[in-house]
Amino acid sequence: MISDRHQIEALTQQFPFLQQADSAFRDSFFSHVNPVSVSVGSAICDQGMHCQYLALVRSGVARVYKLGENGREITLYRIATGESCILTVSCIVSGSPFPAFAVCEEAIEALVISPSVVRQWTDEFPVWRRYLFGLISDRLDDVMSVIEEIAFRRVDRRLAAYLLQRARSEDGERIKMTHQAIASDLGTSREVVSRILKDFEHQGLISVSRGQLQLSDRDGLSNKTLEN
Amino acid sequence: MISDRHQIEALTQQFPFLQQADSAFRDSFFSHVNPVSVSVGSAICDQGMHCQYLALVRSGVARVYKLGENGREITLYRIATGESCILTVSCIVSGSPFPAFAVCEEAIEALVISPSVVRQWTDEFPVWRRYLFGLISDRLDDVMSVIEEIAFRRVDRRLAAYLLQRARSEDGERIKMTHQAIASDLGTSREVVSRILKDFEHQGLISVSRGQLQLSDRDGLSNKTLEN
DNA sequence: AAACCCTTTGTGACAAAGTCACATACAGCA
DNA sequence: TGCTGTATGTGACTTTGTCACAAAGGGTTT
Repeated sequence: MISDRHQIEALTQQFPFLQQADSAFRDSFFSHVNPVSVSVGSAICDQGMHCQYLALVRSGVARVYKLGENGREITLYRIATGESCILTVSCIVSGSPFPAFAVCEEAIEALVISPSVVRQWTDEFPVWRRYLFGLISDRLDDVMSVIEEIAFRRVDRRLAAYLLQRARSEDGERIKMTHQAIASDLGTSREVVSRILKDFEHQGLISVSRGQLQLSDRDGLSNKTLEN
Repeated sequence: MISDRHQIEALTQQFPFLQQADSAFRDSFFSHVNPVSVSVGSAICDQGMHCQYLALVRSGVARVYKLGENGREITLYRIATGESCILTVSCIVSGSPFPAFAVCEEAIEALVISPSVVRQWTDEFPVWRRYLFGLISDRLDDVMSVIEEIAFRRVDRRLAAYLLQRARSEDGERIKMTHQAIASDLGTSREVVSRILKDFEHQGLISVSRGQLQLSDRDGLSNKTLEN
């Protein structure tokens, strides 16, 4: 439960659906919601678990991923400010176990809501329903593109696209990740990533050093994205 | 709109959520729903389209699949009696375009509902909401397992599992499909399927002939599912 | 500076999977 | 019987994944 005026003000900024809500929902929201912190690296949800609560992220990042028998991973999507996890929603409304893993990647401040409250809000408040359906639809799109990628696109093209996108969300030039971390996002193995990165380096598109890499030819990488 | 008593009776059998519904919803349901037939092979929805309506399947089968640049396909799930398509639902409630293709595989009799009615029911009737959330959750599980399969499992194992499952849903022994059709379900290429089927035949697990194949050693196939 | 960690990256050989360009084989029908 | 379109077979080659290591890097401790 949250009562501090400034907190309420700030939360209303972060979650636009609160601005469109009537006071009945807003009151219920702030009285049933609890703040939590999650530290980097800690497991948020494991495959097969039943979710204890729904979390709305205020700050930080969580990564939701599948883990294969062979130990390989693939990232399904990330959850950032203002978002929540549709898999959790699906678990809660239907009672099925969580079909993936979630881990905290950057320290998270979130609000947690118990399943029973989620169900109650879903029955009572259209604004909340719209928020949930919006989440579901967005995540579904993410997951669908993951399928398209791994089923049909070549790894080198995916990697090129990944580097461009990732650079944008880091400082624009430099990406601080190990090859293993990149491989885990793309659902392939470390060796494959290393090989392709080395190719890119030989072609003058990037430069690689331990734990990070620099983009030097964005246009070249863009081309890699399309044809070979 | 449907008024025939027998029709109403039959539909209530097919869609369990109607049995739990109050008369307000039942009345609204039967007055807003329209029957349609879809013939084998016709396209139901194409990627990028905006859905015209939500369809509840009374009989027949639809296949929902992704199509890659290279022409390969992968089946996401099939929709059978009593079911509907979550992607359509997601399109309708959030207004985003349909992220896949859907085609009629066995002649379909269905009920169609317009988006505005879907939204209205979602706001008014808990029973309908539960039905929708149930669908979403089921399909999401399907899609998640597809990811797990293509990202991590070897094709021969997946094929073995596929054959066993498929035989169960056909006559138990024989599967009438072309190699190309199987490849499209699994998201691989025809040549790969042909090769592995030939291996299986050499090992005495199946026998292959044009357009169909017979399982002869179920246990052997089961083993293939696990280790190599 | 040297020795010692642990983590990250490199490598070569091989297996599995996907691609391409064909060659055959089969089934139904003219 | 031969024709035709679909279905399957095949070999060569590329890409991707796997395995078992070897070789740095970077930080910490002697």
